[in-house]
Amino acid sequence: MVKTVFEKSDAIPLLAEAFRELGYEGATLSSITARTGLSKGSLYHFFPGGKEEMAEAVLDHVDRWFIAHVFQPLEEEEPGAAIAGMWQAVDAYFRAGQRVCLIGAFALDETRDRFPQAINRYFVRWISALAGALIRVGKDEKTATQLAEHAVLGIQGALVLTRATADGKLFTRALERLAAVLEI
Amino acid sequence: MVKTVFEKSDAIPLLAEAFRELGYEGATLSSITARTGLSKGSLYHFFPGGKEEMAEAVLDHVDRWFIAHVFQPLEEEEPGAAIAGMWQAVDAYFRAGQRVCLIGAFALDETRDRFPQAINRYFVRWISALAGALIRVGKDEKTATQLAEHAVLGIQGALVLTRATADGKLFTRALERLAAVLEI
DNA sequence: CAGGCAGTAAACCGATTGGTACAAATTAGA
DNA sequence: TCTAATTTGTACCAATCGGTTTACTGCCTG
Repeated sequence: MVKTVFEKSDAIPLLAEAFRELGYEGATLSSITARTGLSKGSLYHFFPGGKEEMAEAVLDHVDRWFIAHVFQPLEEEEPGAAIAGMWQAVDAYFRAGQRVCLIGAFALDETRDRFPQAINRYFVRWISALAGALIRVGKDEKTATQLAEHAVLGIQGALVLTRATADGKLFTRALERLAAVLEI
Repeated sequence: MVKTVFEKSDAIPLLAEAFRELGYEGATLSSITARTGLSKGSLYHFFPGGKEEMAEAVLDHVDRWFIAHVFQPLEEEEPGAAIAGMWQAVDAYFRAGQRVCLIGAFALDETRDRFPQAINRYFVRWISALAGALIRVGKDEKTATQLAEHAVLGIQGALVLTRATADGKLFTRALERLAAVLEI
């Protein structure tokens, strides 16, 4: 017998994918139930606050993933290895550009005004974690911040362009170029 | 009693701003009428095809603007001046990052699948026009294409990050950094 | 000055929206 | 195995969705 009973932790990744592909407004309750297989009963059982609470949980889940796999390594581990690991983690996480950044997508429309702190926190921490690693690798503070900003914004832009042009190799190519810029 | 009379060409920029801020799904007919001042009667008089036709007209309008102010100069005018003009036009058009790229925003969610050609065409032409100018300025073809891709994606990413961090100076700063990369 | 037509307002439509209620089913713990 | 708690499907709700229709402006032209 196949397991048909979900718990909250099963629901979040499914919700994440729905919001990622449809956007916050585009993700209607019925499209969410259709693609996750979770009924409204289950959804509102796990997330009494409705769609907004679902999105909050997803945002938090994404944030945690990046903290564990990207931000903390940049902050605590050997900077050279952590930066190399970041490029690898990013390429894997975004599936070579086939997967969009939920938080970046939310930032673009009025969804931003619904979750301003979560969206701001994610990018600010990414940039400062990367800048910190660059400082420890020998850059001066101003250069490091500039380069970190450049890298993070390049990743977001590469995701936009990959979706827009349907060029499957663009993302990985852009990542290599961005990595090269940090080496200078 | 004053009666404000619009024509189609007045409606398009207003619609553009609505779609830009709300996204395609987020822009409901009532939110559109509220912020444009155009009634549904007027809207459906101008765009019998409904919301989709409104978005098509807006997409076309944006494309035309970029052709006239960015793509054609890059393709036809003296490349150095055209590239410098591009940075200026982009900074002005996106209001130093306060304004989002409609086409980039559409590219991120399933709205892309509604207007795939228009979205693809915009970015492909931008990259190839810029690459062409870079070639005429002395770069080899491969480097030129890479740099052009890098610049366009950087602009899109800078818009995402500006919205996300609410850092008003980020966009112009990113533009300067991107311009510097092209100089190498 | 009569008619036509681009533009407007408002009432209206069925479908779908996010959200609720609650009983039935399933689970884990004793 | 009995029970209490968790999880789920379904029917339902008011509000709003995108879209249609109709009646009405005011201006331009014949």
